[in-house]
Amino acid sequence: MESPRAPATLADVAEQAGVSRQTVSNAINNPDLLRPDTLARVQAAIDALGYSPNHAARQLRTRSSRLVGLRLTPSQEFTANMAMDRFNRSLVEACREVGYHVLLFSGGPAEEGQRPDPLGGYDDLLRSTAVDAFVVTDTYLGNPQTSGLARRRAPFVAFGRPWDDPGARHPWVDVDGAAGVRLATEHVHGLGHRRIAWLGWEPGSWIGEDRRAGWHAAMDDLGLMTAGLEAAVADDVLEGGRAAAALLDVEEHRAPTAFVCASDTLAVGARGALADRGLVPGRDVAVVGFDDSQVAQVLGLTSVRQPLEAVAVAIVRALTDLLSGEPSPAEGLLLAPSLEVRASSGSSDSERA
Amino acid sequence: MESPRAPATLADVAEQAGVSRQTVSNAINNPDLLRPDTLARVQAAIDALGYSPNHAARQLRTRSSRLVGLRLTPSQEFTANMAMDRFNRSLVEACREVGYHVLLFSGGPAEEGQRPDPLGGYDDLLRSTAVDAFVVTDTYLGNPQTSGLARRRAPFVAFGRPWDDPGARHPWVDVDGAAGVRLATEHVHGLGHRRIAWLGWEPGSWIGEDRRAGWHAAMDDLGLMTAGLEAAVADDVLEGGRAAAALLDVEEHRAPTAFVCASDTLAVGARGALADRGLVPGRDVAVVGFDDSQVAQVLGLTSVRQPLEAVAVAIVRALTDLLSGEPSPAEGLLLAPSLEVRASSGSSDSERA
DNA sequence: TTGAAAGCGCTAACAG
DNA sequence: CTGTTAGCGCTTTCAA
Repeated sequence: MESPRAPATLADVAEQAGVSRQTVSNAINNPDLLRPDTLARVQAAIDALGYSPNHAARQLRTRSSRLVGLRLTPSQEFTANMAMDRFNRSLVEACREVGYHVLLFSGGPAEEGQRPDPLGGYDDLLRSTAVDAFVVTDTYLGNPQTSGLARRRAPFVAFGRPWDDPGARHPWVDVDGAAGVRLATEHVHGLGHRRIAWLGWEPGSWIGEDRRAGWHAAMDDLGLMTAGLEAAVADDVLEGGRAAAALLDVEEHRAPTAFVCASDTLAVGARGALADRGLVPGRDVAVVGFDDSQVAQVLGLTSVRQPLEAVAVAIVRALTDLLSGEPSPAEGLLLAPSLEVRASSGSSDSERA
Repeated sequence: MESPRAPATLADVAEQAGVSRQTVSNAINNPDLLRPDTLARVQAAIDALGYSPNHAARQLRTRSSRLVGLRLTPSQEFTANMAMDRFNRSLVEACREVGYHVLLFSGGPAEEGQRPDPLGGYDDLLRSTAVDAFVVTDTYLGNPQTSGLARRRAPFVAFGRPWDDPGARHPWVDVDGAAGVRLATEHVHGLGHRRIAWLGWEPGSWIGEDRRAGWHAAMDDLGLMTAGLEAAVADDVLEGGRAAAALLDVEEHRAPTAFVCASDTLAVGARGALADRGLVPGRDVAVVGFDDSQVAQVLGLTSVRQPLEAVAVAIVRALTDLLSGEPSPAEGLLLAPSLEVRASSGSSDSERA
């Protein structure tokens, strides 16, 4: 159990077990090639010496690092940050199960004034063969780096659809935001709400448009009006509050009785606007957020939750397919989110019209 | 700019530049050994071929992976999670600046019923020489793994004091929680508050005791009474709310006018208790949280903020010292947090007694 | 200042 | 089924 200064090598194990180095290598990589008794002897020597194959040597020989690169994006919105943390954990765990590790890197500081290099950090890792593949997550504003990576023939899987490039042929996994918002909309509809407002982001983000589309489609399918029930603002509590206030401050029979929001941040703003008017979320007016962030959990806010554990597993599967040269069965995979129902959308006891 | 299927090697560069392989190696690792014109020629070849040294080969030769291992803990409390995300980002960035990358790993699933192996995941990485060192972060409940790592002579730096082992001789960096709470206490005192309550965790956590001690010492120094102004509960909104309510529901001249809390979660609970009584945080009663989490930022909650960027930088410095064999200048380093003042502790216009 | 030789620890390919 | 040979790409001697 003592730990030697210099870790044991294959040769040490071979000597200890009285076999050749190659046999030890086989014992590890192709155990079925060995006779059971030889295997047992080698195993015993491995255990006795506490041997683990030297990572660098193996990598050099097999040209595989069993490392997946993941770039940490500088820092997104509050809510997205929290989601990324959950995703990272899931990814590490999913990778572990197939014998991979996650290598974190950053794109370096964004140069003053200019946009950060979309490929910053990727290139070096690629050329030094430090990682086998990448997981690309920051596709929320289009995919500047996926095309670059594809051009370099770098193996990668994206978390996020190639919104701006339907012809992209790389594997990806994404969460169906529209379906999530539809879930939220139908949920409050089931509670009796009919004037269901959408509190969304300013146009221009793919994700934002997708989520809004989910609301709009759900409203259509439910035969509900959407006119005058919509706001688009920056992802900010104050802005969200103001927008919600503006929607509320109309004749009472036209005011929304439910808010479905593009983010938990906006939902918090809506909550505030309600409180200012003496309305109680969940009793008087329903509020639903998006991302099931810490705020949602702490404030009892109903929220759409992305299945990030499943996303990570799917990404790792796509990654292993990719690296084993298999023809990827599906180009892209869209996963459905779920709804975490909390007090902010408590069941209503009376129908509303 | 085209990327070749097989990355360029040292030999390719040497041929292109018309020098020996060794000269190219020197150009990269000891540029001052070369004549300027040779260096320039080699540099040009490197750029032309887009060469980066093969990571595995270099690692095999130099016995250094330039990788730092960081174990992702299963999942802590809400608030700590968010902090860890910020720390991870900072660590990745600090590592990048000294040419290191961060390798994420997990301890594996905790076996049903039994506590997770404190050294889970560490051993393999160590013996396979996959990482040069570790950053150990989950020291919040004592340091089960630091002693094990020390015994194995694994280089590591801890984020967190060796609470339970004053004789530990490994380098560490920590945030002075007591000083943070003192800051908070003095802040509300400066606002005119005199009956300042502590809403803390149940005894048993080192960090919790430390934070509480900060409140107690500050109160003593300010000549304020602490009797009947203290509660200890689990880190949970409901529990925090109940405890705050109990503290508030006494004769008015004995009720606290300020709450200093061990976490943002508890602070949210306190806020709720205030709202139930028609009291407005920041106007009637001050509330201060801890960790400057998303909730604090979104709700306008004054909170103690840990200097995680500085922690990461200090850890990386300690790490490089350690790996370069320098005698670590200081065994441990304690960093002071700051206070993010927000609406929940707005300045009071009238003195309170 | 530059070049030649050796070898880090491992596994792929073949021979026995 | 086991052993031998060769070499992945790099850096560390040591010579020129």
